[in-house]
Amino acid sequence: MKQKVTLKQIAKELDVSISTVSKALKDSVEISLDTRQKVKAFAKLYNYKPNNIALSLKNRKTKTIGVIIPEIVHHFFTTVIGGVEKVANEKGYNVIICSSNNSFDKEVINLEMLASGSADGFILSVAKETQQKKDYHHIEETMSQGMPVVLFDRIIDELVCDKVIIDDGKGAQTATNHLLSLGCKKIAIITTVDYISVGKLRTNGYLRALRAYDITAREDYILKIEDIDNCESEISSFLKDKEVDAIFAVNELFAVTAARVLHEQGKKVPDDVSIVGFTDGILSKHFIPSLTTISQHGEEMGIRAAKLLIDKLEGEDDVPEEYKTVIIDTSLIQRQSTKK
Amino acid sequence: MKQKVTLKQIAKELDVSISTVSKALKDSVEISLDTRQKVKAFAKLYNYKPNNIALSLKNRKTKTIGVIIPEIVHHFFTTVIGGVEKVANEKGYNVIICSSNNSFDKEVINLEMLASGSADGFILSVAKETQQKKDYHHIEETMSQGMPVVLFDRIIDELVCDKVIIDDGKGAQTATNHLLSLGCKKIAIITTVDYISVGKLRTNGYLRALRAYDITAREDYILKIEDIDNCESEISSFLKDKEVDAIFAVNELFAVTAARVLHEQGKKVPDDVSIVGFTDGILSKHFIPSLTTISQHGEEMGIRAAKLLIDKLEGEDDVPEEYKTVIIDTSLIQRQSTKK
DNA sequence: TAACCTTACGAAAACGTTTGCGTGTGGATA
DNA sequence: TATCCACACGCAAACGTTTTCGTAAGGTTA
Repeated sequence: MKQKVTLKQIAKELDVSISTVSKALKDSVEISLDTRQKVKAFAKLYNYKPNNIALSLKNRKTKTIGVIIPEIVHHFFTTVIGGVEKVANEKGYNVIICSSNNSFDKEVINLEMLASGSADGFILSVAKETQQKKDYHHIEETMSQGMPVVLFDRIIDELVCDKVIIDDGKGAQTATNHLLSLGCKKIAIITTVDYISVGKLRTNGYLRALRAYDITAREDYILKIEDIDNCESEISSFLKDKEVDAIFAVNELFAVTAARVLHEQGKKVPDDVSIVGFTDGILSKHFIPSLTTISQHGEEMGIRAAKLLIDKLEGEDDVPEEYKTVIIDTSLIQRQSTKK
Repeated sequence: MKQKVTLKQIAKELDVSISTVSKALKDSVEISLDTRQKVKAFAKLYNYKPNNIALSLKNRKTKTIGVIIPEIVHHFFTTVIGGVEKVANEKGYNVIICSSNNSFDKEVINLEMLASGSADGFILSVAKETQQKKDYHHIEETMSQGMPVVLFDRIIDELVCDKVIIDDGKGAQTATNHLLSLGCKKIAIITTVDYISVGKLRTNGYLRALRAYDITAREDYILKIEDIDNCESEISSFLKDKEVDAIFAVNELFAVTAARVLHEQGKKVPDDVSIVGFTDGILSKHFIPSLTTISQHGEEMGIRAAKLLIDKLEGEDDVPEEYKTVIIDTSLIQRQSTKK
């Protein structure tokens, strides 16, 4: 088991100084051609690779981006990561991914861990618990220490930093409008509780769309789900004997669960009830019927977020701080769950 | 913007030496109670956090685990990561995740990057391209430098290291047996090309199960798919006018695509054709009908892999090398896509 | 031959820690 | 008063780099 070879070892072996080796490897003119070649040959032979840790310490930057997301087993977030990785790799950055598991404490721990030397900046979507507690001191602190943060999707309005979001309200409005334009009149919404920012925004979009069509929203057409894992029973009783002709679900799971419930209740999608979901994931694409949905373009979000972050990271320190909020356009993907 | 505070700054501010500060923060008896309290108060005030990079350099270990997977947008792999994170966090390890995107080159780059100081050991599932090329020098090199590697799922038999796998053959056999026990006689398999190790193993399991039932396998009941993204057309023509009464698909995507194709061809699942898939992902659970499938217990795999790795990492250096292969039991999850 | 200039290399500091050991100060002991 | 011993702290090395600056050797010039 040969250990990793260091400059020091090469120097000793070749009977020159460490600095000579370092310079030779960098093709410095300070070093004679002869020595340079000798050193490089030796380094190659022993497969020398500079130690990243030492470089990070010296340069005071790590060339890594920290990504913290609420859930790792989640299609949308992984597509975002895909986008981040794409540009990070192009620009020579490494990506560290941590999941907060929607726990405030774990988010804090992860952020502090990465902030103490492991990453130069962060791309993050906050945990559910954090949105509930409204405690953002860890993020503020990270920023105040000079580490740029880009928030995406589940953002925090109060925080002054770069953000990448979709227009959730507009997306929901588009979805609802689509249903309205198909002639649906009794449109229910299955959404989350209000403290989830994106849920609330989508609910508002739904309401706006109805208003624009002069339809009064009905309280009993709105279902706010707290416990996502047990949504099926809630949706089932919600839909029981209800004469809706369309459902707008703010995420994929709610959409397919609604479809399943309708199926069990003997109703056909889209003939009896049309469904529009949110997020273009695996489920929407492969479900039968495939689901009409609003695509959030996760990869694009990741790309934009990474670009914003790297710009900040590589920008001059003396330019005045300026923060952008990028809004990614959503798009309606029409499939089989809404009738033509 | 207050920069990160270091021992040096605290020392200067308090007019003591760096070592005094360091020791005081560690509650060393060498330092007077008075000084200790003063230092700790100051450190707390300025929110001092030791710099991980410096610690890594000094201790020559990073307390991070590198995970390299073929695809990040993939339910099974993310569940494995979930498991890894679970035990890593318990044991105070950080997790760095990189995806190779199934590219050999990117796998090499990522591994070398992480190996040069960013991680102490690796958990990895090799890229498709790597399996094809059979070039494992990067992994061998990493191990020869003293960094432990745990392979999972898509492993490499030739490599001597810890491994965590499922018994793909046995799982496939179980799946096929289930179909046979339901009375199915004409069982097709939709699988991958042979160089994907798990695909081949599952195909073999299917063949074994048939043999045990004295059923001769038919070439025209075996579909090997090369281009996963366009599997629908292949499956469609494969199933066209074929009188099968059951399908065993080696992954979720093939299973639901088969279901979709059958649906379009006017056949009912499970009444006309039963389907068993492999991997218990989102799709299987929520599809209508929900899919009977073989669960790989991804999280459990991640847990075991992480434990193996951390054992190696924290074990004595002088114990003789000994490598384990953990085989996770698969289980059959019966749902609606196979008739009772 | 003295002064100077290249050439080719080495010494050392710096990044932020930890830790073994050396040492000055003061009080207690003889 | 001389000796000794805790006590409380500082020094310096080490981890692996990069880079600035210093310098010895040898050659060139006047």
